[in-house]
This record gives sequence, structure tokens and C-alpha cells, in this order.
Amino acid sequence: MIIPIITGPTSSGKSGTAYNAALKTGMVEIISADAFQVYTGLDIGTAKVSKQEMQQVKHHLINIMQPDKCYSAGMFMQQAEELIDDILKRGKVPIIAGGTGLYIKSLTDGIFDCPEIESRVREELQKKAEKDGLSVLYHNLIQVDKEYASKISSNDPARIIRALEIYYGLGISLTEAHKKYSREPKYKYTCAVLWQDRKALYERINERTVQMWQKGWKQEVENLLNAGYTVECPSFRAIGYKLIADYIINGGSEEYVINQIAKETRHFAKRQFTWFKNKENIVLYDNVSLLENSLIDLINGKRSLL
RNA sequence: GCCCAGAUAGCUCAGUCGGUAGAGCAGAGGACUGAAAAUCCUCGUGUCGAUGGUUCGAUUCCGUCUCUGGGCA
Repeated sequence: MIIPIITGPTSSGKSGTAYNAALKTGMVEIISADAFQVYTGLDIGTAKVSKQEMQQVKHHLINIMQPDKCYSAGMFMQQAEELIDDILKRGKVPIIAGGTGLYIKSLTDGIFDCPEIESRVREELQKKAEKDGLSVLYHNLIQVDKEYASKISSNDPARIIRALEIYYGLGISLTEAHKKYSREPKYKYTCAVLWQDRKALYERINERTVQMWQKGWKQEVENLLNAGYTVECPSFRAIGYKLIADYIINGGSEEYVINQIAKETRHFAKRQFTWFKNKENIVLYDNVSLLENSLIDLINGKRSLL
């Protein structure tokens, strides 16, 4: 069985397309591939589907984490494959829908099965980076994993720290760990990418940012802060949340916040373009209803196979 | 009307002691193996407001004009 994936840049209409196809065929369950919709309490800012929509169509991997907990591509792959198993067993069709490129890649290409590493290791590396500077860590990485060090920038804290975390946590380099713990994907996928004119997308993003603000995004962030969550929480890396928290705490211009969020979202959409368009084995769709129809055909075709 | 300050990349502005210019932002392209809405890399020719003068040479100095701020009437 080949599992359909629907992806594309933010605001492109992927969730809606998956939802419509699910509703019309009545035999689909949606698995969200979104790094921030996993968090409870982040609804408006992550453009989550509404409660009603979730009642109509079963959605998975949404609202499964508290905002102060870490989620990851590895956890995603694990859980998504289990869900696919389960959905297929029940005679339904799973659709993967979401815009987190790494999560989708973990399904289509696999990801290495990293053993548990204490969070202390990363924290210590972060402290060291602040104290001694990143270049010390990078030189350290060259010593232990020259191959990986040559692939990344000496100025990339996330990757340098990650690679060293593996080395100190597992005792082998990241390059070796990738080989030793590689995990192959369990299913085959067909990946549809929703595509549209850049300018039109940017305008939609600008409009949608204003709409999100009007829906009460600020209140949503206030609720999170009142519940004791801080900007240090992993969920606050989602676009907008830190900016709004800062606006709530320190004041400032509402217009600036909205413009800034729209800008970051445009930059993000651009990165998503780069990610998806250079991937192999994808089908581009510049028309939402066209994709919806071929999805419905695909599901109906599968119906006859089941 | 007079005085002062500006006019340089899509925007904000640097700069050139006279040898045709560069940052930030915006924008574009790219990377991506358990933080990924994260993180990181690459990309800057534009009548230097117009016009005359001085000069081998002016965006730079001088004159005039236009426009934009601010002040005085």
C-alpha cells in the first residue's frame, strides 16, 4: 500500500484539502506532520483545524504534547508508522498532511534510530558554547567527526551541538551513528506538493497573519504565560509566540508585531519551497481542487483493494 | 520670501581628504538524519536629484535650479 502525503508551504491549503477528501470519502484518517500542532494550547498561531473538523474527521498527532515538552522527528516517525499500521488494520486510509519537511523525510527516507541521550549532555554543550564560543565546539567536532563537520557550517550551533551530543552521549560520531542505527521506512509514499505563485502566497500569508491576530492570538499567548509556560519552552519556537510574549511583557507596537510575524512566515514559506521542490518523487499541484479529486480517486481505488 | 539641513540600491542610511560606491532591511537561490515554524550558507551597477563651472577626471569642490524636511517671517 502506498500512503499519500500532502504537503506544501504554510497557508497553501493542505489541511483543508486532506480534510475535504476525508469527508467526501468517509474512510480517511489524517496524520498531521506538523512540528507545532503537536502542542496543546497553540491553536490560532499554528492554524490548527477546528474542534468541529476534528470531530468530523479523525486527526492524529495533534494536541499530544504539553507546551514545555520536546517533540522530535524520531518520535514522529515512530508514532506515525504505528498509526499507519493501526489505521490500515481497521480498514481505513491514512493521509499524511503537514508542512514539516524533516518529519515527512523521516517517513519517506527513514531516520536513524537514536538511543536515548540525557538532556544534560546538550545543556552542558550549550553552556560551553556560550562560555568558550562556538568555534571551540566546532574544532572539537572536527576532531571527532571530520566528515560531518565538513558538511555543515562552523557557524551552525544547532548542528554542531547535535553532533557533539551524539558523540558524548553514545560514544560514536554522528556519521557512525547514522550507519549503525539506521532505520528504513516501513511504507512507500506518494507525495503531493501544493504549489502556487509566490506573490499570491505571500499576500495570503499577510492577510492570514492579521486574521490570526484578530482571532485572539495574543490572548492565546497570554493563556500560555498564565499557565506558567515561558518563552524558553520548545513550543515557543513556533513563529510568533516569542514576539507576542515580548509584546505582552514589554509592550510595543501591535503593528510591528503583526508585520514581523508575517515576515517570518514569508521567510519560512520560502524555506519550505526550497525543501519540497528539490525533493525527488513528488507531484506538484498548483490547483487545490485538482489535488482533492485525484486524492479521492486514489482513496476510492484503494477501497476496491481492501 | 529668507535661513538651515537633506536628496546615493525597492526601503533606511554610510561613504568617497576628487579616480564612477557599500551596509542593514526587503528580495532571490541553496542546505537540511531525533530542536526543523529550528539552524545555517550564498547573492548588491545604482543616470550617487537636475544643470552649468573648476579639473586630465566630479557622485564628491563651487554656482544655479527642482523637490523634501525644519526654522524665521
